[in-house]
Amino acid sequence: MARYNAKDSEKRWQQAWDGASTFLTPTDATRPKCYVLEMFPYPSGRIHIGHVRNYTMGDVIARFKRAQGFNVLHPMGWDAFGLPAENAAREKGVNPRDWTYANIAAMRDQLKLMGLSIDWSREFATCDPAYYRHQQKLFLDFYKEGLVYRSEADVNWDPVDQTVLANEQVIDGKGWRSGAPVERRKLSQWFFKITAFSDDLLTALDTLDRWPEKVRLMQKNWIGRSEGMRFSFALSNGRDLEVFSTRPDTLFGASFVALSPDHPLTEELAAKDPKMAAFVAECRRVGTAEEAIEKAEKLGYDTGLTAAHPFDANWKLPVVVANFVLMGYGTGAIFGCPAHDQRDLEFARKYKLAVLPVVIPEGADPKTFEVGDEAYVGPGRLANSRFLDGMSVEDAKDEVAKRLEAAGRGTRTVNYRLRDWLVSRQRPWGCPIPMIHCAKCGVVPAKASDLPIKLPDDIAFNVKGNPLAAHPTWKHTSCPRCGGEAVRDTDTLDTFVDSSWYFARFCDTTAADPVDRAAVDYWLPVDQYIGGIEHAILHLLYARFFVRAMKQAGYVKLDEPFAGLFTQGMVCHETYKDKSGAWLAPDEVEKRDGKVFLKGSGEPATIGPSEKMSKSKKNVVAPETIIDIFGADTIRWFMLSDTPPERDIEWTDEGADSCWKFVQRIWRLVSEAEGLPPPGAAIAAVDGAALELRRATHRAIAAVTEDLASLRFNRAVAQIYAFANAISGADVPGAVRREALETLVLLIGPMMPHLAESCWEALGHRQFVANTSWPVSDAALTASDTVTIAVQVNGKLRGTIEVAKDADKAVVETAAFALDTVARALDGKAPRKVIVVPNRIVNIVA
RNA sequence: GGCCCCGUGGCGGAAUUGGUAGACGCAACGGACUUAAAAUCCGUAGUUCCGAAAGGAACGUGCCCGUUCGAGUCGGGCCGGGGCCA
Repeated sequence: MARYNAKDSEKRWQQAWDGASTFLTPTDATRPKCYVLEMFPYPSGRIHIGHVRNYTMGDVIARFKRAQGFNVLHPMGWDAFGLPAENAAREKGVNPRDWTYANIAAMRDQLKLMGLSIDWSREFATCDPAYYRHQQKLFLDFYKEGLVYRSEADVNWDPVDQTVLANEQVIDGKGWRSGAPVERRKLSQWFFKITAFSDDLLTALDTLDRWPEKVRLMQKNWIGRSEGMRFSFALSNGRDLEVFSTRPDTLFGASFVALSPDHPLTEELAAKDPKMAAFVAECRRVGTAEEAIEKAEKLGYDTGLTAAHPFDANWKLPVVVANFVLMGYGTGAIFGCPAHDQRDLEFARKYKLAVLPVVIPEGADPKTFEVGDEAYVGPGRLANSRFLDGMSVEDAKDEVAKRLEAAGRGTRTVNYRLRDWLVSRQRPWGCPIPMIHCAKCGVVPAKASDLPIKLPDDIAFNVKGNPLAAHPTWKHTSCPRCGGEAVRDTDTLDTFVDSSWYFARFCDTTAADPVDRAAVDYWLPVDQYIGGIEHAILHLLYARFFVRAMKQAGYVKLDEPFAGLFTQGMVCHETYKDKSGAWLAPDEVEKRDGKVFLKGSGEPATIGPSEKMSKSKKNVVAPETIIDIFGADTIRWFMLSDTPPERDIEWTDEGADSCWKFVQRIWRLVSEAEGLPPPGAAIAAVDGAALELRRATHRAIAAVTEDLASLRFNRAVAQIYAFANAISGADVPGAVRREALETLVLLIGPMMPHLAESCWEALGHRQFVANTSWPVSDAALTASDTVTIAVQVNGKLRGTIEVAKDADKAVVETAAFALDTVARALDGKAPRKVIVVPNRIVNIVA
């Protein structure tokens, strides 16, 4: 029999599935539904191996669920707006749309080579006006619902290129193209009011029991709920200053009051004090990243004002501007208690302010307890705090809150770290924001009937500033309210918006509204979502927000978009360098005796650690090359083998070879089988080797089914290897062999679909494996009537016994004591105790 | 610094959730087939020690301690690696 020709076979089956519309989404009302979705790709131009791993897993689940009788929705699309297209446009002079669609076409071809069970009729790109028109409608609806507002916010401004930069375009505080120092500028921008759902986004995490614990924890930390108080200090200039604190209990340890450099009061004071203005400017140079602010030296500027302690009008605290106080958190002003907050402590030490401990840990003496370089943030009893002395931290918080509330100086509040989502981007390749600026009427929403507001086809990229704003005609329009001259908002939406609801659009890509109500009611939530951990926070949080906003706007009735989430690991590869330290690609080196050499020249090279495949380190393997050599089934099998799916997997040539060998082995096993009865032949009662093979068959069904259902692909693969070994080793012909081979083929079906079809055909079937039901194991065959029981003496294994399943305790004990090894281990001593765990183990304690 | 996750053969990893540690795969070694190689097939294999061999013994899941008849699995404390938040 000829070797399996993956190339011919895969092409043939892909065409056959296509021709029969096999993977169009079925809507058989008698079946349950299953929505399987992988995070859709950015059309960079080529599929990388991380995509292959992601889509292989999704495809296995989709095919498995199909075979189990579900209506499966398994779509694919393109997250198609974004910076790379703009860069290509600027550098190569191409139209970003043309560039993007050419990439999509190339990547679609590559994906199709993988033989994925995708319903391609539902494909769309987020840069299609047919998609983003609905996104514009959602924006208008959210606006109506009060979930969209306009506010001033800082942006990174490149003074040379006269353009707003994305955070990732700021490198070491400088514009990535111009190299000019980036400035912070205030612009009026659009926000989504995600904080309206802070509490719900947090508490609903508990309902997501099919999400990784890690992701839920990350989201929880990101939302960052903390309970505290807002209260005010009376300032020496006659005004009140409101601060936020999570530690009102430490109020008697206060040494200073600090304002954010961005606080309105700071700005007011700086207007009259050039030195303060200079200090504020210095603070802003650090950038907006919290981490940078945290690591920077704590600096302050004395305003000359004082603040009266809320519980002692004669106690005056200095008011300073401090670089570590964030405007976005709380009120942008704090009171500093150095003994119990690390940042306050560093600040106090620098400026020689008092450090008075007011919370004393259990067992320490309030008279002698001191704080050194580390603030004390643990529990304890209050001291040096007048009426709070002796209280626990919790009681003291309560007491302070009660008194401040009674005095009308403060309120208890819950504060969240989560901020509203700034969605305006001053970028030309994105979804236009459907708002219009009229000199008379102000900011006016576009009419729904005018959607989509399409991007112009002729965007000039080599201009200063935002190309959309610079376009000669695009922004000019008439006011939807008064009909007078007006201009469009020239900002576009953050591309995270595009990916926040695409899963809902897939339910019906032809709907006249953003979503079809019946379709989303049926298909959502996504039953299994798969993607990288890098989206653990933003993308998933934004999608969760969108579902809530869409629910409020009346589009959906569900609470959460993704019932099941799986985050897969990365694909890694060894790294190589030549003697000058330059990176070498895997195909530039050859291995001999565990050492690597430059291919051709024989010059030695060094092997570095295995790292995530990346262009910069050149440790990449092109999926299309692997598919060309071995076929898609081999690369799919590799992606599922050995390593648990959530962990990083290492690509090795040896591993790929062994997968290829297994493809051939299965083909041989099936195609060389002789004397099989025709399909559907009945199996007579059997015993001996034939019965053993039947048992192996049904145990394999049970094990693989369970492993696939719980996404333990590596275990399913191991089970299949073991089963293939059992078939090879069994000299059993006839109907029992047919049953075993057919089972093997059906079990590999979701993982190696092309090979499975070829084998199925070779076994005489006319129907696709893709249309064949998943096998069901026979419980009578998975259970065996004898069991092997381990026998221990004093916890150490001394032998095993073979007894009938559920055998009598006495029978088991007798068999255990009959073992020579047991007698030897006992060495004449009488057993004190015998523990018998049915069907498992006997432990004799002597 | 806080919180979380992970440490098992030469390697990737299994282990019925407290019950025979090392399944399955890679690499390795021995053999068969072959003029030879590739491919394929059969076999060996945690470590150390005893034995000519059959076989046997001790040790063994990062380290220490504990709970238990029994611990890779549970608890406490270290060490190392990674992640998130600071």
